[in-house]
Amino acid sequence: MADSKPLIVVIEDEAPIRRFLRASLPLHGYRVLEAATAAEGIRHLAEQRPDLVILDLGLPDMEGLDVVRQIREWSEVPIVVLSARERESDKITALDAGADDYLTKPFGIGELLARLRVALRHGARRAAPEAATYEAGNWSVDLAARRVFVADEEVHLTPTEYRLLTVLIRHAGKVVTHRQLLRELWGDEHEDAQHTLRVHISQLRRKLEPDPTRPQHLMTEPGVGYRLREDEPGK
Amino acid sequence: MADSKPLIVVIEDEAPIRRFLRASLPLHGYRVLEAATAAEGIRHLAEQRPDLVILDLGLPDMEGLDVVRQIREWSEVPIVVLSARERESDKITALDAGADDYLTKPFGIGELLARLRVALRHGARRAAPEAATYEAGNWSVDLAARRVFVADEEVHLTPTEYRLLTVLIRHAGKVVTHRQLLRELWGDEHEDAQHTLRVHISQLRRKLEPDPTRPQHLMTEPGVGYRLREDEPGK
DNA sequence: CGGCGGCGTCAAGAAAATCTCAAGATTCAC
DNA sequence: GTGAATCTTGAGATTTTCTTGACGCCGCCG
Repeated sequence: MADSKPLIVVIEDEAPIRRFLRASLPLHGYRVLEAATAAEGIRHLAEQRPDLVILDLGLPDMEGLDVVRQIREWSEVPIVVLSARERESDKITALDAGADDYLTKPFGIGELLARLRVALRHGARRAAPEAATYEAGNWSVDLAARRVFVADEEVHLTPTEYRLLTVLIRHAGKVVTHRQLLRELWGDEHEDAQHTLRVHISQLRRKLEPDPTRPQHLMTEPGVGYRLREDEPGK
Repeated sequence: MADSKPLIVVIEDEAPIRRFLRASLPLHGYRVLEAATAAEGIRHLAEQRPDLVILDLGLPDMEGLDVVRQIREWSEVPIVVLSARERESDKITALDAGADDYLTKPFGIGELLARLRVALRHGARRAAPEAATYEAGNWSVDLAARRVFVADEEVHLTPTEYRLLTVLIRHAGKVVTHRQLLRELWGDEHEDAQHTLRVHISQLRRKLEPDPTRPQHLMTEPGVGYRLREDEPGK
């Protein structure tokens, strides 16, 4: 990454802007991969592991905020948002959803480039790029496509179940506190719904574990929380 | 830092804005330290190690850009720049000098707060990689994952056992009084459960010590308390 | 020698946390 | 408004953890 040109994925449906970026960015030492839809952009993300994403919020196939959130479920790649909307609340929600910067159109190319450099500075410090799929035992979780397989059979998870699983994956190997899970799933408010959490864990086990009675990966740490056990190479 | 409110240093000479920030930021969970000049601000930086800096570019005693550059010579603290200047070139030079964000006055408090959260997110990630494991003999305690290994075999500890161990680790090498342990584990109230404490120590030894009869690390100091013996380099 | 206090171990009952099933709510699309 | 999917809540069974009491060991002092 440091030794070759940074790769930027541009997710933008307006052709003129895309053309503009396609022309400008390479002049400044970046490689560019384009996508006109969110789905295509996310596919690029998963396959190419770019160093940065430029994301237009006004995409045809998906709500812009949801794109940010979905990327953030599994990737920490820096996201620079472009948007025609100037409303402060739009900026706030986008930034809180996980975007790293927010530029309103029309923007100057110079400022965009400078902000890209800032975002890449941050990204460069980050450790090895994350994998787009998580594997453990005979599980396989395709984080980009939001699909889960057990022994090559696809398993359907409800939204909550899936989010719970991604939180555990994000902290794989570590114990995740009840409180932490509750906060990530339901927000700071409902830090009381312990019981609900247990039920969802139970459901996940029923769907993913061969023998839900004796979990192989979805371990409970009594009095503390839950932990996703990773494969141990030596075993 | 994670356990207390983030500290923000505000370097700003305009009193109204300073007053405004002094009023708003604490309402959103931040501690604030103010400086009206660059020199004072830099002094605060060096002494307090804040989590973030809000910097006005129009300071009386120093050119704004130089402030950024000077801070960056020795600190990576996130810097959010406020400026009345809208010129694109000003933004670019500030960002390239090391600023993490750039807001032009007048700015909305909501957007400022959102961008502060982004900058703090980055800062937190940078500070995170602490070697959070304790080693002694053939023990290895992964404090981040809350896991304990003895001779590469994972050992399961109950919540109380684990907390007891972490207290001793926190004071590794030093004697920890009975009273101190009781207070840390059960609160000021139950300073009588000496016997219970002994049982837990016993359990810990059974799980961690090769020969619980002759402890290598979980030493008892008769009449006083317990002590976690560290490795001695000379052995 | 014999009693005493501090300590460690064991085991049993009490307490707390967790799991599971199933019955209401709720949500969302149609 | 209806129905399907999902989420939440309740209750009882089950598991894990904590506490307590009994007992034995050891060193010390009278």
